Amino acid sequence: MIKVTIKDIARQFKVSTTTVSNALNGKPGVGKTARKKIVQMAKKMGYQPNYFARGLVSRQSYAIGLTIANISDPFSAELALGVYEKANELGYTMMLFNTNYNLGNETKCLEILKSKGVDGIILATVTQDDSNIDSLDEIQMPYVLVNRLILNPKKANRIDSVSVDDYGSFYQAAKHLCRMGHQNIAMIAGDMDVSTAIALTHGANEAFTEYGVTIPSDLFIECGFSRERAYQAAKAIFSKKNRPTAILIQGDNMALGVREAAYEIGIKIPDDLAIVGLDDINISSLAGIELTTIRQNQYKMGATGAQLLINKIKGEDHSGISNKIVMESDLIIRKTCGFHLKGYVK
Amino acid sequence: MIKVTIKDIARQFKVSTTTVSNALNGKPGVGKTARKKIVQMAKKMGYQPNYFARGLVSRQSYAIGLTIANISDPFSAELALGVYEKANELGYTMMLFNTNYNLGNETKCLEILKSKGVDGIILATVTQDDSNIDSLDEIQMPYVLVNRLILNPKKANRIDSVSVDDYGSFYQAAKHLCRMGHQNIAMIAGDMDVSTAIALTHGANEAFTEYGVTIPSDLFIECGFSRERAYQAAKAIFSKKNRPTAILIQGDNMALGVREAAYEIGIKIPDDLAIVGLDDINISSLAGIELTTIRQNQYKMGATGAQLLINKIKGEDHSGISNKIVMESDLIIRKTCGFHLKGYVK
DNA sequence: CTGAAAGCGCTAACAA
DNA sequence: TTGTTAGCGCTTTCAG
Repeated sequence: MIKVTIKDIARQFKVSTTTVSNALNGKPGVGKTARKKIVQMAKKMGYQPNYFARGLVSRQSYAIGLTIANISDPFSAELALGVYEKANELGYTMMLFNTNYNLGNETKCLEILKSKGVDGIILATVTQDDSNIDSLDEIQMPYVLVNRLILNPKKANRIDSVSVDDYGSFYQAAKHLCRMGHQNIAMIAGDMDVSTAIALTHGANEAFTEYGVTIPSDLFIECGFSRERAYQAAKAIFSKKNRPTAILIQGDNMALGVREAAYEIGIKIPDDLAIVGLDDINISSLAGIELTTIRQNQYKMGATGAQLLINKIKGEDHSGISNKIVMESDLIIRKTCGFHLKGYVK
Repeated sequence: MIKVTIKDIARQFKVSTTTVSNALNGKPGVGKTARKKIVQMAKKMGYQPNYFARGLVSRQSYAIGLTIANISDPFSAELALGVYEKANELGYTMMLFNTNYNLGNETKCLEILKSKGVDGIILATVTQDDSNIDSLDEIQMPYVLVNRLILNPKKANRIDSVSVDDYGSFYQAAKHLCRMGHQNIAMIAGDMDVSTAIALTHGANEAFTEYGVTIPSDLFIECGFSRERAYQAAKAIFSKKNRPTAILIQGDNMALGVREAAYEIGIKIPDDLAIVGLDDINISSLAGIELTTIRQNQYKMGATGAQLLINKIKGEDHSGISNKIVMESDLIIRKTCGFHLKGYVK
C-alpha cells in the first residue's frame, strides 16, 4: 500500500516535519501562505496521516466498540444503527461484536476490543453478575450500558446507562390484557439474569396482582431471547391442559416464534390466543403480522448511548456522578391482542 | 487507561525488551524457563500489546472494512454476519459502514476506512461506474466485491468477487410465473446501475421472450432497493389501467413494501396478484408472509468474501488471476405466487 | 514564525 | 541465549 508521510511533503518545501504537522492540523505557528501551500500539496500527494503513528502518540483511536446480541436480530440491528450514525457524526468509528447473549463470548469480544485500543465501549448484553464490567473498571476503560441496568446499588451508582422503562412497559401491557378480560395468561421471559427481563416481569406482575390474576408457574417460561427458543417455549405451553388465552412475550422477535408455533397447530391469533410483544421491531407492523407491542426506540437508545460514551471519552462529562437515562415507551395496540374485536370488558 | 508495557515487564526480570517481545510472541531465541516466567508475569500484570505501536512497525491492523447498504436491512445484516464470523475466526476484526446505496457516502466510508489503516475492504454496494474502486487500486488496497460484479471486461479481469447467479435466479423466477399462465407481469427493479439488477432483469427477460411475454415499459419500474421505495412503486403500478396479475421484485425487503401497498388497497395476494421476491431473508418464511422467492445465501456470501479477502491480504493467493466465485440460487415456492392454488397451466 | 530533538511502544537487525 | 541500537510516523516540548 502506498504511503505518503509528512516527511515527504516536508521535503518538497524544505521545511521541517513539525511545520507540516502544525499546518495540516490547523495549529498556530505557521505562516498563512506556508500553510496554504502545505495543505494543497498534501491533498495533491494524497497524504493520509498514519493512524498508528498518530494513535501511538495521542493515545486516541477515535473508535468505539459495541457489543450486541447478534446483528441479524432486528432489535440489535436497529440499536447498532443508532450507535453507528451518532458515532460517525461525532467523528468516531464503530467496531461491532456479537455476544449471542453468552458471557464467555462477551469476555472474548472485550478482550479484542481492548487490544484494538478503542476509546470506549457500549455494552448491550450485560447480565447482573457480569464480571466483564469489573474488568473494564479496572483498566479505567470508559463504557456505557445500553438497554441494560445493573441493579446492585453498590455498583450501579458508578455506571452510565441508557435504558427503557421496562417495568412500566410491561405493567401497561399486562394491564391491557387484564382489562380485556384475560385471566389465564402465560409469560415467556428472556433471561431472568438480565435487568430488562427482571423489570418486565415485575412490571407485569404488579398489574396482574392489581387485577387478581396469577400466572401458574408452568405458564411462566424463561427461554432466552431468540425466536427459535420462544417457538419451542410456545410449543410447550400449547401442549398443556390449561392452555392460556393470552401470552405476554418479552420481545417481538420472540413473539414471531410464538406466532409460528401457534399457526403451526392451528391456533388462531387473536381469536384463540392474544399475544403481546415488546420492542416494535420494524416488521411488527406488517400486514398480517400486526403485533400488539411496546414501542422502544432502539435507534435512539443506541444514538444516546454513543453520545453519552463520547462525552465521557472527551471528558466533557465532569459531573462525577453517573448518568442514567431512562426512555419512555408506548403501548402500540395492533391486532394480535384482539382489542379491535372485543375492546375492554366492563 | 492503564498501560503495562514490555518495558515494565522487562524491568521485573532485568532483561531487555527484545527478550520480552520475543518471549511473548513465541519467537525463538529465548530460554525455556525465561520464556515461561515472562509469559506468566505478562498475564499477571495484565499486559496488552499496544495496538498502535505494533501496527506502526508491522504495518498490519488485522482489521478489515465492510461497506454494505444498511445494517438495518435484513439482507445486509445477514451478509455482515457472515463477514463478521469468518473474519473473527481468522483473527480479524470488522469495521462496518453503511453506504445507503449512495456513491458519495461510499466514498466517505472508504476514506475513513483507509485512514484507519485497515488491511483490506469488502464492498457490497458497488455500482458499475464506481470510481471508488479505482481509488483503491491506486493505493493498492486489497478488496473484494460481494454481491456485485463489474461488467466492464477491461476492469473486471483484475477484480475478485463473490456473487450469485442473478441471471439464472430471475430466469427461473420469471419462467415460473410464465408457466403459471401469467401474461401481464410487472417488474420492480432496484438500481439498473448495479450488476445484480442488470443481470436479474436480463435473466427475467430471457424467460419472458421464451414465453412470448413482454413487459410494457410503464410496468417496469426502477426504484432503488428499499422497502419504502418499492411500496411507492407498487402504488404507482396499482393505479394503472393495465394492472398486472404478477409482479417480479428484485428483493424480499422490497417485496414486503409491495405487499403492504397491495393490502392497503385491498388487493389480495396471491388471489388477485402474484408476487415473487429475491433473497429469502429470514422473515420471508413467516406464516402469513410466505413469500415465493429465490434463496441466496447471504451469510455464505459474506463469509466467502471475508475468506477471499484475507487470503489476499496474507498473500496466500499468488495465482495472479482474479478469483470470481459465483454461488447457486434456488427458487423457493411459497404462497405469494399462488402456485399452491393453481399449479402450472397446461 | 520555524526547526531540532525527543519519545510514544514495539519489532528487527545486528552484536555480544 | 541475550542485549544494543535504530527506526516505524507522528506530535510535542523547547530553542532559536
